[in-house]
Amino acid sequence: MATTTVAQLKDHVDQHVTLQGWLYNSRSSGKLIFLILRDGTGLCQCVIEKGGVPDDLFEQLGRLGQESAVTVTGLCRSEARSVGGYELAVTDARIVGPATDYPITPKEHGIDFLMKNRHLHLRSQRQWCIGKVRHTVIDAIRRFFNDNGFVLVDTPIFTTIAGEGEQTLFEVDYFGRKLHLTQTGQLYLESAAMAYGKVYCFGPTFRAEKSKTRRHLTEFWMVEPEVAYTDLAGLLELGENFVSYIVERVLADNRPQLEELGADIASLEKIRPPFYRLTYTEVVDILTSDRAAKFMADQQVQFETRKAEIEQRITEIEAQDKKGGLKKWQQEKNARELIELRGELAEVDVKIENNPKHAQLAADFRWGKDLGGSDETIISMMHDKPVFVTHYPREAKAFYMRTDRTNDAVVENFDLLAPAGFGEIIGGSVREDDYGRLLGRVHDEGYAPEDYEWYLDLRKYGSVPHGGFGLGVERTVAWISGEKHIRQCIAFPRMMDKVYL
RNA sequence: UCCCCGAUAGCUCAAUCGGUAGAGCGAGCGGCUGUUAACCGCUAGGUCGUAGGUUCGAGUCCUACUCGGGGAGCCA
Repeated sequence: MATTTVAQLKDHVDQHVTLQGWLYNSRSSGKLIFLILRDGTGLCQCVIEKGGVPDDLFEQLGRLGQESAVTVTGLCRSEARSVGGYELAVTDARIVGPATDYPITPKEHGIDFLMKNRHLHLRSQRQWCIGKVRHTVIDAIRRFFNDNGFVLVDTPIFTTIAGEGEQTLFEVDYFGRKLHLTQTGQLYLESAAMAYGKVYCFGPTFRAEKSKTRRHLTEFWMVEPEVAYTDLAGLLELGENFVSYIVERVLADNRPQLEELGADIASLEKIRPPFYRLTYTEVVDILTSDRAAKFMADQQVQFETRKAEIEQRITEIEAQDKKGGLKKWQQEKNARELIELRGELAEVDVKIENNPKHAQLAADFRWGKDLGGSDETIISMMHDKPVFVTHYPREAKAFYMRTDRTNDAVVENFDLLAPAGFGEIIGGSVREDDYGRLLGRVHDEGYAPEDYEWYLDLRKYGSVPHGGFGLGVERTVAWISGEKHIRQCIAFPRMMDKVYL
């Protein structure tokens, strides 16, 4: 008997096959049992008719607990009513590892409960889909660089120097010496770029920032390309081609998962070069403009309208329930809708509360400050494609960024803002290639030049214009899959004050 | 570090003005030959986060604490 996977069933129609998996859900109807089997490649409905298998097996399968490990043998047939389009008419089954009282039921659960059960939650459909998307994103990242002449260079995780800002690093005791966990491979990568021309590093990175938001993890995966002989325009082009390629690959490889996740496929299909290009100064003008004020006010009206709609619907349902005479399934449906509505109401309330604050922050924005998360969200919401923001004030940015030779006040850097409010997924810059200017910046920041001796060396021995950027994997996955929180986009997330497993 | 919200059954949530703690799911038992988070009937399941306070009476009001969620700053 051929053992196969759910994903390969399409090649085994009208054949007897064996599937090895776990019980995702089951329904029974007297003389008929439906088992939804999950095998890591997909879901398949397995039908057991009374008489089709020995009576004692029928009995056992009928009371099999959720997530029991089971192998099932039967005739594979095409079946439109079945999830995935195929089903198995079962002739035999073996219970490999029975399970009872599986904690994650096929109903709603709170995030805390799911995080405490992360080791099991990975089996759930939504997590599974996100994991598949993540896999493709990472594969596309490697493929893109490998196919475009980049050489992989693995940079150290224990590091001696800080890329940007020293207080946000995790300190580790390294045989009595203080080192940090890396927050970027960039400085190392610059030296490698002078050896290979085009390089990239890809690995976990660590930030000790005390950020408790849906966009932050303390440990996340970042890919960083670094290119010799390039300029800002070249980097922007690389960035938009790179991001477009990732999206294209996910659309090609994971359409069913995107659909299951409720991702905005239509807007993903629009992700093609060129992306929007705005300078920081233009962004400041937009933020402080009447247009932005109106945009925020319009948004607030939309939120208020939605709130009113939700409240009205809640009132309707409550009145219905009070009136009575409802069938049990109707009551249950109402209860479910109420829970959903109340959840959405809470979310809208937060938006309504935050909107004026964010509008105020934007309106009061003064040239020279770094853009805040809410400012980026506003800009990103005002555009239907990713937006590059370039030329930030020098004072607000890291010492290694190249000063714009036509305007001393700004540097040749860029952020890429994903659409629909997902915010920054790329940060990058052209690096300062002039020895004197770089040394000056090291002094300005109060850093010890001897700590940066090797980095300065790169400007002594054949310095060339060069630059690169970092792309956050979890943020990219969250944006593409339409998942609100990036903690769902890595198997075992590390957050500021919470490590579950 | 600061601001906002929350904690009630294993899970998700109700409980009107401060007046006897409820529903669905899950679990157990029974029924049903095409179910789609199946459906129908029955059963079990509670120290209302912790400690104080106000009150004839507190899940509900007040204070502190603990834990969780969201946001600001910072950032991928």
